[in-house]
Amino acid sequence: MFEAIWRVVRKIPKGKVATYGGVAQAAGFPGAARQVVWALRATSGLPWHRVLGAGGRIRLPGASGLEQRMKLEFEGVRFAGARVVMAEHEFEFAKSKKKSARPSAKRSKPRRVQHG
DNA sequence: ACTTTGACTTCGG
DNA sequence: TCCGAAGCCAAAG
Repeated sequence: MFEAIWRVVRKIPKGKVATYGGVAQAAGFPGAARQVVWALRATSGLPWHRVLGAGGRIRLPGASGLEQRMKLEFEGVRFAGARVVMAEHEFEFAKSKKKSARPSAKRSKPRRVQHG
């Protein structure tokens, strides 16, 4: 799985960003955004700063978050308030013909059971 | 097999 | 924007 994550994260060009969920999907693990985190934490040498949360929000706490933002701004990424301008910087992963790491059709289950 | 760990995601309020 | 709750996944112990 690491390998898939590296491959995906490493191909994010400078000045572009992606979401955890996006990386997960591009890596072949749709819905496994958390595993992207787990992978990023466990690895080094990746452009981790180009990975954001949904809506272009920085989910890193503390100094790491500030560092991430600085790096992105340094690369030319613009921010709208506390979020990245996804409309301009959201990186679209190329469609790969490689086999998925997991069997699909597992995402059709009904979810979102609201508590309200 | 089970529990814990996570920088997630999405909804309503 | 912030919060709580539930859902989701995969690895490590």
